[in-house]
Amino acid sequence: MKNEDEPKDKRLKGGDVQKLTMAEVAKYVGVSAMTVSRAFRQDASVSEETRKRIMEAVDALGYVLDLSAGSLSSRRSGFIAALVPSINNSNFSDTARGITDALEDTGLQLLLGYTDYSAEKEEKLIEAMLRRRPEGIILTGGSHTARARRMLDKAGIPVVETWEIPEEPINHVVGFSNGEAMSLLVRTLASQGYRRFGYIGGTTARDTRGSQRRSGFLKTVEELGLGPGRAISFGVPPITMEQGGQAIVSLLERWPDTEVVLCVSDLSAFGAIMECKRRGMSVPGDIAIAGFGDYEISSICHPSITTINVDCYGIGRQAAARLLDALQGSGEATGDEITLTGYRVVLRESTDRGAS
Amino acid sequence: MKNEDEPKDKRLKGGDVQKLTMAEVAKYVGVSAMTVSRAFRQDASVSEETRKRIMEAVDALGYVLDLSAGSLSSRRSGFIAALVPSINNSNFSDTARGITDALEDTGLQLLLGYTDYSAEKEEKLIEAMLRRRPEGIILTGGSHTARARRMLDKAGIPVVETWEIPEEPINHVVGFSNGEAMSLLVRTLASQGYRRFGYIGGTTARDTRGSQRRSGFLKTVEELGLGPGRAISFGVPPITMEQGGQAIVSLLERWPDTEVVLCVSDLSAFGAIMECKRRGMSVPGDIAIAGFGDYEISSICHPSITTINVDCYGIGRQAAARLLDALQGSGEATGDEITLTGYRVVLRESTDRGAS
DNA sequence: TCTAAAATTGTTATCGATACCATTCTGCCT
DNA sequence: AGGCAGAATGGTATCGATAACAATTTTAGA
Repeated sequence: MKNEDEPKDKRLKGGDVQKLTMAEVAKYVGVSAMTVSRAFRQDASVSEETRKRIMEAVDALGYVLDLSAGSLSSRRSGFIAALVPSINNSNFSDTARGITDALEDTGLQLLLGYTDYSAEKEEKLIEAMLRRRPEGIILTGGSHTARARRMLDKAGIPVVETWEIPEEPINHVVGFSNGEAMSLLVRTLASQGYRRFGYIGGTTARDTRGSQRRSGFLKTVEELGLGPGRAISFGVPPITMEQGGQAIVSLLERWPDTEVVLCVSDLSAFGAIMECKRRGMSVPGDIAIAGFGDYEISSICHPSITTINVDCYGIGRQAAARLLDALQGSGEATGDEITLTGYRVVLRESTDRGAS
Repeated sequence: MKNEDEPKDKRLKGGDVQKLTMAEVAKYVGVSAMTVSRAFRQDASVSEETRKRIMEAVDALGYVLDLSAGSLSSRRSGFIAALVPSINNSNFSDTARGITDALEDTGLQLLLGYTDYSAEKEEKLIEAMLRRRPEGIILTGGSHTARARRMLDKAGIPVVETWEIPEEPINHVVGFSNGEAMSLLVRTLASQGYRRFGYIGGTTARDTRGSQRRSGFLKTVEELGLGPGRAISFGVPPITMEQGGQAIVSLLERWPDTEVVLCVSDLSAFGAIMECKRRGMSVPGDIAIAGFGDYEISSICHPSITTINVDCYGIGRQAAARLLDALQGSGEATGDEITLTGYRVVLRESTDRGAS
């Protein structure tokens, strides 16, 4: 509405204006637009010879298909939406990568959004995504605002929740129990003789996976009769390496005789270990530390870090696969399903009782 | 074409089918569709009272705007495309985050793609993106296939190349000279007395930033009269922590008296340091090691790692800002510009001559 | 050789919102 | 009172491809 003096031909460089339409390609070749449209699809019945001529013309003219027009009439957007808490966290970027890979050659494109661990931001993003009419949507976690659930329900598209097992799944689930995984780690370390357990995590309000890990920890320590767990919260998720370092300091101030500290993620565990070393404490000699997530760093650093390996990439691949299933066999699909993904304890130097 | 028995009402849950259109909302409220459309936009002239009634109806009915229809008629897709080599690399995910943040509240949405450091994959992605008719596109690096350049040129949208200074920019550039940055690091360390320099990077064919860093290294070592640089290549980019460790082993086998090793990234530097420690070598006592990129890990780990800090997030923000400029002031824009982003040497323990 | 079936191509209507222009309605100034 | 600017709203054409169906050509079988 403003500053509209020049015609409509606003551009930057010298190339031809992007005004080519399918109809013009069709005229150039001497066929109908419909035939050009068909030539762009695999399954469509177009003679090889015609397709070849059309594709040559497309090349010569520099035509690029316009999917926004196509998706309107075909009622298929070609989008899959996925929301992750943070893309700077390699666990989630691995999941995003898994989704992308699974979508390759399906003609579906990934629309990625970051929620910053906030349900409100997730709600806004879900709406923004739905405006693009995605054919399916992948979410992280099972905690959503009421309006978000309503919108998803109305959208009538398959939904996959990942990375945890929601109490009330919307539709499909691909994930694992963060609480049980943490519990397994506690039990494993307890069986090695550790008794006085500490825990480091972020403030729990936003990060549901984090709070599940925390309560898995507390519950298990209790069950094993190892007194009340010594848990402290430090910083808003995602808790950084630096915060991990600060956290262990306050934990040890409060409970100096702690034997082993479990952290909500490898990143905070790494920060904690480095801080200990800086203060002249030996890990695992003076204190043992474990993480969660099996980030690359944990197998490389010294001491290497005991952790829970989670199949981040697989979660992405399988979530996308569930979505594709749902889109294809929409008829006979058994409906909502829970796909459990594996995890395993990886024991490394940072909790090695025999080490110095 | 296949398995199409049921009507058209295929869905999963009980909610209403997503068949609501703007016209139905309009009818419900008793206005025209056009008025509903206007109510969804900020600037449009609709009386507050009408807008309120419309929004209530939208809420009640659960209507979600359909942008794919809108973008067709308005000829504005609302998309910005961005291609990064890898999303698992925190440097690039920081850039992606910068773009996302800069786009907030502009009504523009980010379409993200991963090229895997491959120009061919980039070409395919560019085409896939252009099919969505983005209003602008952000690329990493200045190395593109001929066809990619042609497509971009034809598209008639602003293009921003980032993270380096291409010899022949397409349009806008937001980045820095990787060669000069590495050169600065070499000179800084040389001024501290280091003489025998080694270099670790990936094979150069694909990673243009990596090869610029490498040649910046070689050139500067030469200029300083410090003999031929000792550079080795190890693995395809992005080179991992583990490969960094393997690389330094072969480097030291070949040139045992190397005093300081610069790495193409902090990740490989970290891997190299850890491998040295495992082998009983002291860093920086026996050998000094530096990285590039100032990843979080480098300030936390022990020893902390000397590196080049790059404003990854700022690159994203500024790239998006350039794009927004170009989209708004399309008239008076001075056209192609190069925005230099800063970098600086961060000296840390891993190259500290005084340390043990 | 002829006919039915299959493959190929064309025609027209349509997807759902928005641009553009027309119309109606206020309120205010001379 | 007349007139007119500006706000609010409506009507219609259109964006560019594709679904659905029709028409045509080719192929294959008897």
